[in-house]
Amino acid sequence: MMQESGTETKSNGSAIQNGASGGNHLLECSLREVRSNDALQVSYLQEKHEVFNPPPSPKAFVLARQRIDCHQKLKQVETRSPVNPLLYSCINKHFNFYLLCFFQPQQQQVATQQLAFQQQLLQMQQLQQQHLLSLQRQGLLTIQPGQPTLPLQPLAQGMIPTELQQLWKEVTSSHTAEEAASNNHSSLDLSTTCVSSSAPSKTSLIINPHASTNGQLSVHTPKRESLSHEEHSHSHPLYGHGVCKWPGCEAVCEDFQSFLKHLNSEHALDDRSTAQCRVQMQVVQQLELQLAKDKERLQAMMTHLHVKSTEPKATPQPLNLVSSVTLSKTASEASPQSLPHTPTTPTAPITPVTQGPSVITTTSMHNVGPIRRRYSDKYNVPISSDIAQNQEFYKNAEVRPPFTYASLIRQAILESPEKQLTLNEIYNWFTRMFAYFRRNAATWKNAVRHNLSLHKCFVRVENVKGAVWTVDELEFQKRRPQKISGNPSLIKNIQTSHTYCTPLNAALQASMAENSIPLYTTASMGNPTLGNLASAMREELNGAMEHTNSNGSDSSPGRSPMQAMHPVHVKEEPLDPDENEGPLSLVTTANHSPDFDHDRDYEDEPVNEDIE
DNA sequence: TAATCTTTAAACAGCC
DNA sequence: AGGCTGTTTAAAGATT
Repeated sequence: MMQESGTETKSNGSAIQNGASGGNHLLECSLREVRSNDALQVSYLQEKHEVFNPPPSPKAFVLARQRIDCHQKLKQVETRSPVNPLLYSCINKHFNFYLLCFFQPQQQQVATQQLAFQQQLLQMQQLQQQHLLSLQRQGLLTIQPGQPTLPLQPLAQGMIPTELQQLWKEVTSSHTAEEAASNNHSSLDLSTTCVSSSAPSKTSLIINPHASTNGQLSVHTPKRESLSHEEHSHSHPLYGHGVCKWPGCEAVCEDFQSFLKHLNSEHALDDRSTAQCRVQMQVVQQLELQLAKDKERLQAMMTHLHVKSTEPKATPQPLNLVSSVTLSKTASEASPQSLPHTPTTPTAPITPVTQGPSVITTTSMHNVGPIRRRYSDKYNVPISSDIAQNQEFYKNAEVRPPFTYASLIRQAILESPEKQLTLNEIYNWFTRMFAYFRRNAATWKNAVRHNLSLHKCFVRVENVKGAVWTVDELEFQKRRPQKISGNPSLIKNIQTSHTYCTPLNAALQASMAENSIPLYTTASMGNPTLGNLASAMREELNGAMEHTNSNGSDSSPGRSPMQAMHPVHVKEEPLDPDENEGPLSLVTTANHSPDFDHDRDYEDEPVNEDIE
């Protein structure tokens, strides 16, 4: 959406070559605001420029410079987010206000034309943003980290236009042109003031660094002035770093004494100060409103998660991904509807959208449930898909993978080129793939050995160098029925969840943009981002869907990457040996010793184990 | 509630 | 002797 302003200016050079009058400065500045390459818009602007061609005047020039400064500051903001239409609206209203205050009628005409021009620009930008917003909501456009975000929040939760209009009616009605003409404040910083009255929070904080650093959200009161200088010099909210912090002032005051003089003389109790106070009050009000909303949202989230995750045991460290069964399920259920809206009913159940997608959610990062719970068995989550998609996460975060030792061992073996690993190589795979297994080695290594010996599906093969372990896929499949393939309701649920994923992704991102949550990268955090989580959720569900729908297709994308990479070693076998059906079953044949150890008595072992 | 599965811990044996 | 590998048993918790 956003284009470099330099190229815009260059491309429109012919349109602004008429000189350096104030009007042309304005136009050039305005042209820069157009963030589209649309030739129609360019020609439109050129046409407008020729129509206007306003005569220069000193005051108009001053005004123009102010607006240019204002726009330049806006551009700094736009590097993070596109121009907020509300902001422009606010600027224009300020513009009207100061027009009335400081300029004669014939001078106002010039600026009024510029205002109309600004409004045209504003309309175009609003259309652009609406279009982008529409695309985003349809899932056709995804905002990437580092990409400027749409200014959804200021529009949605900031001061609504009617409120602003009412406010500025009050403000402007208290001023007459005569009063303003006698008031020598033409150097007032429009940018600071106008932003202060626009949508609160980050926008105003960015544009007015003084206000942000000092928390300038207070109003001037005579009572404060009566305090001692000592108190003031350290704490007066309107004075800091030798500068008057009155919104839009920034006058340099060498000491606190001169600041007080300045305060009494320049910001005395008059209509202008009163109006600015009202604006500031609105800002504070909006910020408080926003804070209250976010607090409520946070409370609802915490309440929701607490209720859903009240398990008898909770281990804070290390994180246990198996607990994400419950948590990710609840999060997934809540997300599609609760995220875009204020969660007034956080615990209201929604259609179960997942059957255990391997989604690592933020809830699972902060809420740890019971130690041992696996979803690979009952939810038929493809382990290879999960590991592949959350590989970075598993490698960096000490979370227990939600799969049994048997499944992990099998995965390790199947990932190897020869489909066989020594015990030590299995160990290495565990530690390489999972940060969780880089501690308590004695425990889990013992478990690995125990599983290798216990499960019939793991076959020890004597090698020249020693012994290696292979997987008897047939035995492995025996251990677990393919419940999902024959369960229409299960498939339906997954499909339902799949449809939620796109809006969920958008909702997550919108939520992040809305709350100014920075997009941490996996590399920097070692944990997946919310966006990645949403993406992972979608991919996981895609994988589940593909897996569900594949049912034996050799080219099924639901197959594990490893399986896809080694078609020679993989052949399709009936899922259930007893029924000679079940196309999901895959049997490895590479380097498989024919002498399976069938001595171990597992024949009566119930059929229940992880597969893909 | 019972059966089953998984994990954890531990003992033990064989080998290097 | 000590470490590694492999087997087996038992108990507890989780799951079905």
